[in-house]
Amino acid sequence: MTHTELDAKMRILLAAKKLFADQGFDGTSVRQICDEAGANVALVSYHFGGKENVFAALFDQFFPSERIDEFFKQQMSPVEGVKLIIAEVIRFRKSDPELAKITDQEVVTRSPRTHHLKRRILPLWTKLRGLLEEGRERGDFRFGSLDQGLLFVMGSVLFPKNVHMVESILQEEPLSVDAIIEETQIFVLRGLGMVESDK
Amino acid sequence: MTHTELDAKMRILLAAKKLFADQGFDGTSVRQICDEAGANVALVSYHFGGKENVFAALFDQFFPSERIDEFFKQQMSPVEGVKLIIAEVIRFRKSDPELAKITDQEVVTRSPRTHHLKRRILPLWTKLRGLLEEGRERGDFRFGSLDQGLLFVMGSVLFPKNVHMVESILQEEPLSVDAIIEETQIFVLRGLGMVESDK
DNA sequence: GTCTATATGGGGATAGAC
DNA sequence: GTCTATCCCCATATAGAC
Repeated sequence: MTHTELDAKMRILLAAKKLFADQGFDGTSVRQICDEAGANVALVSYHFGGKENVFAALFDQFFPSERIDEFFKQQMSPVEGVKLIIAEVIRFRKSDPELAKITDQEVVTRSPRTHHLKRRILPLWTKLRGLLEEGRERGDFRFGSLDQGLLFVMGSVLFPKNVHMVESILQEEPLSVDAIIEETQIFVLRGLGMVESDK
Repeated sequence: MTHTELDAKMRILLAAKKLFADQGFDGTSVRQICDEAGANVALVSYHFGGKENVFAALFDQFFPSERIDEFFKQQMSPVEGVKLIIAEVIRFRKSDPELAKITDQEVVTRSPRTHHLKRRILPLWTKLRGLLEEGRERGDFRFGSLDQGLLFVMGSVLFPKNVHMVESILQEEPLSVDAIIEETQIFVLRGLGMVESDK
């Protein structure tokens, strides 16, 4: 982790991450990727074995699977858990906006690549569903449909704001990550009908 | 509107809507579109002048611009307005899930086609922003950042549920449209910190 | 590991017959 | 309005030299 020049393999990964985020997988050619990376076209085949595998390697490299694993080891109350998931997801999306965008794209397009994402992210959303259920049973929350509640939380956390179309509506100075997390926690917990005891 | 066979132009439009929704614009070829439409490849050029223009024509044909125009003629209080926008948007997305998906894709991918969408939809979100602002001034709502509040409402309404990746987490029987609208209104108004007087 | 050169297919688009 | 046949370009991928 010195100032050494990155090798071609990593440069290709970084270029692919950037371009996939901007233009989508299908909208990006390996030629573009290699231009951006300052690498030769043939190196995609050599290092990864094709464009599809570059996509897979992206998630191997940059998706925070260990962090999710650690999260699952913890014990927590529903309210704590919901707040923690909100904070962690927002923090990750802020730390790697490109991977977040790629993820968002895969959610709305049925692609032969979805499983890379599903495998890694579904456990977290399933956990969230469990927390909501438990929280409602314990009387912490009061909302109607569990599925619908889950969707609201996901929507509040995942709705993309660093995309051009959304940015063009916003007018205020961007908040700090911590401020965004806090506002999201407040909105979500209120929305779920949390009985006001801690907040 | 009889049982007359649709002409090739319309068949192409419908096929394109379906395929763009499933696979994205770049992931769909005009050959695929014409196969699906039972039409000849050359007809895309003849009727539209290219694939890009098929996309534009899709919004000319199916986007409910008149309905939005009518909405703008009405006078309404912030709470009423927010509830109405929630209801209208959810109703439209349910009535044309394919166009909704295409819209969602355009939001997360910077494409040379975004302006078709922006031109039509931004006025509505700007109006919503105004309603939130007015509502907060009047004391109907209490929330922090206006931009952030706007994003929460948009996320709650727009988060896609009829996509495979999201569906695989859900477990309950789907709600009726009216039930979804009601739950969304409750979640959003609670989240915005509405002072409980009408609801 | 990295390059050049090339193979092979599919992409969008159109000329011109019907 | 609709078809066939064709053009040309750009896509991914690889063989083989360095």
